[in-house]
Amino acid sequence: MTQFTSVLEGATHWPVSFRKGYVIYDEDETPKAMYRVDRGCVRLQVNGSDGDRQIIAFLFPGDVFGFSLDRRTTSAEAVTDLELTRYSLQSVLDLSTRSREVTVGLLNSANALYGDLARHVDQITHLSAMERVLWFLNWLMRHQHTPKAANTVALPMSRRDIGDYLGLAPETLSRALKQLRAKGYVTLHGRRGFTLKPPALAFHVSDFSEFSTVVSAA
Amino acid sequence: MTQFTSVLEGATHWPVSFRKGYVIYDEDETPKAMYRVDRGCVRLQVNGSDGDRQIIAFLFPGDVFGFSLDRRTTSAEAVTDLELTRYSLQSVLDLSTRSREVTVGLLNSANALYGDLARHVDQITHLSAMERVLWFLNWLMRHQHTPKAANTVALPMSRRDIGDYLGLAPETLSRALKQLRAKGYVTLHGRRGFTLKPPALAFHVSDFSEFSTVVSAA
DNA sequence: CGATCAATTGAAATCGTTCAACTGACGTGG
DNA sequence: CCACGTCAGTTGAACGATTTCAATTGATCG
Repeated sequence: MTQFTSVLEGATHWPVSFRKGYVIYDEDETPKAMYRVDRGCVRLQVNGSDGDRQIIAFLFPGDVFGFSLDRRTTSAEAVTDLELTRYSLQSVLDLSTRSREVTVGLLNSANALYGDLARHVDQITHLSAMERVLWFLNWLMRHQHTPKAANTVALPMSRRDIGDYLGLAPETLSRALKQLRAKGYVTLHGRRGFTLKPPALAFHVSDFSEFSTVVSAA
Repeated sequence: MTQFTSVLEGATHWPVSFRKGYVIYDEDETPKAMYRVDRGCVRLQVNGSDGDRQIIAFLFPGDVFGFSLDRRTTSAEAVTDLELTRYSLQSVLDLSTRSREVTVGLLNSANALYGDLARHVDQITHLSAMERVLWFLNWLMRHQHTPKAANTVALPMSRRDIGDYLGLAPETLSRALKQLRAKGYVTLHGRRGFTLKPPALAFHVSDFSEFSTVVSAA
């Protein structure tokens, strides 16, 4: 991914900034550009007609997104104030005809996103509320590129955002967090930061069946 | 998308057959080929360690899948006996350096599949069991390329497969079908066929009625 | 035509949602 | 710099949908 970004320097690009809540692009639009996150957090989402929302992915500095040619299939919004690099899609395509590296990079990125989303579906349907939250916090910790202290991570998105990502009502998320706090798995710092404790760090989806047993027993 | 398949004729390819249940490729394998479905039905899935399974997509004749360069992120299995066309990944990549059409086709396929999966997540988290089943049956009807009679469609996959696709227990699926039958929305023909009645045909969730032609790359 | 296993049905339990009320974190203005 | 107001977030209680476990049916295949 990082290599890929450096290869993209050959394409036309320039920096852009957006404020929290800004809609970078919407579903069904015709794409003209793709982006790399330089600072802040972006969410990709599908919007239901009735206000329901499914967040598909959270993106952080270094992540590249929006490389669709035909039509946007998701929308992208600014979770926080943003600094992005905007690449002209046309120039990236031109570049890819000359550089196999770019083509391979684009396809690998697409495939990686697909794999992540496939696993996301799996988690949502097979894990309990608390397991999903723990999975999310672990994932977030590994992806945050600006750790404050050991295992302490910023939580840039709202509870509603997290709920819409995990397929949980905000109330359920709140209760799950409460239990995790009570168990000593996590410490919250205000509303926008947390620390994962050792037992939570040991979390792997595979050996997680034991976890739920432990919790229900206690 | 059909154009895309014809462009692929320039790559090295040959026909292959698999029997029901065959694992075409598994997660984490290094990809060597991609495929087009000529006859039968394929499922893409993520396998949990404990036997849990999430089916990501069902593929039918005309659909292209298995396009990843780095590592498989899902596995592919034969729902029915299959006839596929197998394309050497190497030759497709070579072709793409000479033909922008191939590159664009691959990227569009990947993007279409991503959009489909994004909507799939949305459906699973926001629709009730009965809505999901109705959505699935409608989708299936539009994708089956071998209609027997008006609105009558083959149901090539097992109940368990459908459940694993929709995120429902087989029992829940069974009960949902029972209700749909009672309401006169659907008629089942044995275990492997069904007819959608007018009220079910009217079922329409605004934001995913559009993508009837799905070409897949994973 | 019978055996077998997928599919269905029933009943009870579980988990998450919903609706409603409350709390407190955070930003704003004095 | 502190007090205040606001709204995100939390808590409580009842409800409801889906799951789970167990038993039965019946479609399909040899």
